[in-house]
Amino acid sequence: MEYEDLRIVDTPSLVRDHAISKLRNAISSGLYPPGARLVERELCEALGVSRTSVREALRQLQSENLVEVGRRRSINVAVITAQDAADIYMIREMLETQAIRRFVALSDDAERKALAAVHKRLVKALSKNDMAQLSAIASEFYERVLIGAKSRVIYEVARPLLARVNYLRIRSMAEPGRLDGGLKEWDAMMDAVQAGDADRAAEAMAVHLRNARAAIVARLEADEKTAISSKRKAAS
Amino acid sequence: MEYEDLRIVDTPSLVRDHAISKLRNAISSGLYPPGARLVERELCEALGVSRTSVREALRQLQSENLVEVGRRRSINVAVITAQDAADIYMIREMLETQAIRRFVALSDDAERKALAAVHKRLVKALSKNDMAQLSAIASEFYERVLIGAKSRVIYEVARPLLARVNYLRIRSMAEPGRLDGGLKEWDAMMDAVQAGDADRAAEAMAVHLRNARAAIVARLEADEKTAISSKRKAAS
DNA sequence: CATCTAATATTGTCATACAAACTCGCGGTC
DNA sequence: GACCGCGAGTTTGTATGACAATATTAGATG
Repeated sequence: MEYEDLRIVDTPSLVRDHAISKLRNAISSGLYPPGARLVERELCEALGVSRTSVREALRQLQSENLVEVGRRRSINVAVITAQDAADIYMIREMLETQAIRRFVALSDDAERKALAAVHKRLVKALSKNDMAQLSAIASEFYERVLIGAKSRVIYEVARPLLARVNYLRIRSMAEPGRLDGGLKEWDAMMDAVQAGDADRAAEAMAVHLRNARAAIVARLEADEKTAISSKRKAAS
Repeated sequence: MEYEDLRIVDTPSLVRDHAISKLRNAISSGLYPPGARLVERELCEALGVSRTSVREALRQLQSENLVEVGRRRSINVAVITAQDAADIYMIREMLETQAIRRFVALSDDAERKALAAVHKRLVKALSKNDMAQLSAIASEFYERVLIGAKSRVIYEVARPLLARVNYLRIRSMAEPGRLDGGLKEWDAMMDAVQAGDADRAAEAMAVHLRNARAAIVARLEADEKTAISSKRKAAS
């Protein structure tokens, strides 16, 4: 019998990982907004790490589709179109309904309790109207569902999608009425999970993601429309 | 009006990309079998590139889940368990039935013709029993479907899954009877696509992937069983 | 033959260097 | 005054060398 579980750390302190999570946060929070150019030297300075590490971090973010390469090889924060968002949410619906089914079937007591705790924090934070905070907690909720589903593959596929919509969620939750709607949807999900009703949980997740999708897509389409008209104005 | 379409190349010649595709091939073909340790210096030598490039390539393969980090930070070719394969195929079924629906709805004439050509090559190669070749053509078939679906997101999510099962497919197609079954399934898919029947195409894709999944999972479970018993023998 | 130790290998990170491609502004030309 | 081209400065891609921290292996030793 081995004691791997008791190991305190398995050497997680990589400069690269630190850089990746810093950059991810910066993108999620909108510090580097969609389309912003990321210059390696500037990132080195901002993060206090070498170009080697920055470049490896960028490679990672690139394959997570959080950044994309421009025509002249510049690295830019990925721009998510309304079409992209619609597809992302469609796929999330497929994956996360499946995930929450498995969560209901496979999660242990600690995981269910942890999920309930996150839900509680979510409800609490809802009253404060702090979108960034709320979005972070929502992320944690989704992620816990994915983890409790106990499928490496589902986690690996779905997780990057969560990261990609983090930034969008902050603004979409500000859509009028979306907050209260979201609350009810989360309550329904949590309720079904605690009742051990996989069908109902999956349906609640599906409804939730469809509504979220509608809000985000609406928001993005509105943004794109104004962007086009302002571009027209600039061109005239 | 611009002529971007006429541009011959947009500077694709990156050493890194070359290294990535070389490594991907080496893994798909089984030259580096699952679990094999990849040592940076050896890869530098084998590929004739610097450690910088090898490391960036490895980062990329890592986030595609083609390689994974061992406990002591070694990089190993990812081992795909029967459970992993089952999940991958479940997700592929979700994504690729959707993709082929969109292909039917959105593809242009050239894309349909190209798909038919791949299908023809597939049929031709089937008689030769060259599994590696066959698997490569099958990959191309799936990829063309993904491309014709005209969804950046679907492509980005589904493509890495294809790469992950490449190696497995070569062996699973050698399962007795799988080849002929696969042929009929592909015929059905192609037929439905050319008839413009999205429902039938999606169903054919679903059937195909479910059968492929069964073959691969069966194969992996058998392998895992023998691996366990041989491990037992080694330990005794 | 088991075990501890010293030599070796491997990875993570940094600093530099340099070529190629690109940007931008300057000055010259018509 | 408009336009063109040239050159300085940027930025990225790649290579090289260095070094600390670990991990692994081989050897020495009991």
